[in-house]
Amino acid sequence: MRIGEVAAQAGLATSAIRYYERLGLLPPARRVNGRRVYGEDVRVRLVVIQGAIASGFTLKEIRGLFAGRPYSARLRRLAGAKIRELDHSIERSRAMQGLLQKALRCRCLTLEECGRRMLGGHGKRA
Amino acid sequence: MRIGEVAAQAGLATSAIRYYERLGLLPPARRVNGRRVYGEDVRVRLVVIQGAIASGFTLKEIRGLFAGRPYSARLRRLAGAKIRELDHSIERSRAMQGLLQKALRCRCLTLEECGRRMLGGHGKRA
DNA sequence: TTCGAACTTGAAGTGCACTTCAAGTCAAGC
DNA sequence: GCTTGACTTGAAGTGCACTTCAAGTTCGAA
Repeated sequence: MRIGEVAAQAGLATSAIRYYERLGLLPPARRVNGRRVYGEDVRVRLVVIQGAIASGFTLKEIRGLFAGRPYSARLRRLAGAKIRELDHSIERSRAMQGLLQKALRCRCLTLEECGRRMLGGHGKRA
Repeated sequence: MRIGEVAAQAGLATSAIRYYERLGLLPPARRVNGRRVYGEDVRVRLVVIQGAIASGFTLKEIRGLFAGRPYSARLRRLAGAKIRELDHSIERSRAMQGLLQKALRCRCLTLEECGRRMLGGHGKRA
């Protein structure tokens, strides 16, 4: 496979593939006449990368996941940390949904009014 | 209140306050001898802004929330859309937690192996 | 063999959310 | 009066995740 095909399959731009290679997320591709040629492995790798990105890993972190031999220990540590991070972010998202739903239910004419209520009635209630 | 006090109360840098003003998230502050001077309103406004940021609104979107007179209709529409967006992002975070937990539970030696499994057994199962 | 699409490179550009910097102003305490 | 520290400005810098560009090469089909 050449870069265009790989990119298309992964739903990425070719520039992104090259970028990942430059960052060390992908191993340097084999070249044929200067062009990158890929085996099936890259598909798996990209799935992993995209999963990791969607998990909230930064590209640097993801490179870390692949770097060094013993993936396991490092992976476990990072995965654990990221799971907790995701818990936080989910919690925050929920809180914010609550906030927005409150905003939807209330009949505030301005966001300020909403904000004032959300601050908790330290002023003129109702 | 001057900018330093406002910033401290909001847990922001003064540069961020000025930045918000420049973007139109905050109304231009009243000046006394060239310095910004704020009333209590700004606290509420910043709480709203920070809530919106935490809700996943971009600063541009937030400016949109404040722009134009009839906040209500616009706010309702945006809030509804954002709630759905948050649903998506929560779902994705959950999926990724599942993925990571699978990675934690599995005894893959490499991420690639995990990835291959996650792709769904199109190859040598087990 | 000639054309255009797909590729190559390194460098620069993009958008977001800010921060940092340089140079100068202002207020308060000593 | 002078210093110190908090402030002012506009411009430039930062980090992330890419994309776009310019200039050149290669492939495959007509």
